[in-house]
Amino acid sequence: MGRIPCCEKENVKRGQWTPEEDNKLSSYIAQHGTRNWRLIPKNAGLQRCGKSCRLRWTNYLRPDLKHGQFTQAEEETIMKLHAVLGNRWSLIAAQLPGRTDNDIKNHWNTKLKKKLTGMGIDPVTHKTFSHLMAEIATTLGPPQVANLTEAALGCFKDEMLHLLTKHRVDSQLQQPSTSSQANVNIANSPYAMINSKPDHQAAKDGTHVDTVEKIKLGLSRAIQEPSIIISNKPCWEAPQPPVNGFQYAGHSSFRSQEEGSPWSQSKCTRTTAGDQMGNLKLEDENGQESDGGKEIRNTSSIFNTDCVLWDLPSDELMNPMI
DNA sequence: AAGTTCCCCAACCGCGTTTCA
DNA sequence: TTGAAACGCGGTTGGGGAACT
Repeated sequence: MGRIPCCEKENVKRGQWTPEEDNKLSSYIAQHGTRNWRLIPKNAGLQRCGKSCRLRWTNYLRPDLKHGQFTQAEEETIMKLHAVLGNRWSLIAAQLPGRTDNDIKNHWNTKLKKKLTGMGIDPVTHKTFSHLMAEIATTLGPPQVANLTEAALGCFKDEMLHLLTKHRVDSQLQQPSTSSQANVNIANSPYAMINSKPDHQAAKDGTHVDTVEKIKLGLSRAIQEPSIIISNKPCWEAPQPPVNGFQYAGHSSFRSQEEGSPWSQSKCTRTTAGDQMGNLKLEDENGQESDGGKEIRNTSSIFNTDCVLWDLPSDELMNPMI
């Protein structure tokens, strides 16, 4: 009963693919297509697992793939989609022609997360760190609030020290704060001090300790004085100049606090293999699936609702290729 | 120039769902 | 109907090159 195994594990080659292997796989698929991954390595004369062949094809060999650097427009799209979809890379990739989920995941983990952190924005929630501090503080009783600064510092200090010692923050952040920057609270946030001293100099002269103390102080202020959080919307809700080369567009799915985050009000839940179809389930606050419990069978339907989730033109979000 | 550390990304791993004998 | 394998996804790892000391 059941299927036969996809490959004999002992005779399977692993690791980097050679150009010859790539040629064999590409030419075989060009002739026969990708119908059965279990048979492809055997028929193509490859000592590879079918799964390995599939990954190599989808992530590297497919002729419609882009291999160059991500454009600023692509990065902005990734950030906007990530704010709504989270780490659902296949869904995000479906909106970026020629990019794979692996590509986007790697780019997010190596570049975009750091850029956001450097801007004082939590890459998970896409809100400013100080806003998060204030939100947490409002949910805790006074004794707990007293300990929050230390806890928060523990969470963020590694990342901050990394930025302080390794990365120069973009000069746009270093310029004197403008009124619009005040809206996003970057200038007021403890992370604004990233720019107070050249990173390498700070690392050399041992001012880390002083900097950590300043971060502590800034976090304390954010907690004790939530009023300094001018907007309780995520950073891109308020108008702002480009920061580090990015400019978030308005984002109407994230509304004010009383409306809650998109995850509490309209949660996207994974349907695993259904994801290949771009499926999402929308749930209300009671965990009930909206839309009569029907799955949305295509990502595009998400973007075609009357409720505009973001202000990208809908045609930019459609990728018929994938 | 040599050694060390950091960073990127291709490839692998493990899990949940779907397929099919 | 059953259960093993295929499939597809997100998370993680490690090799190799770049940057730094």
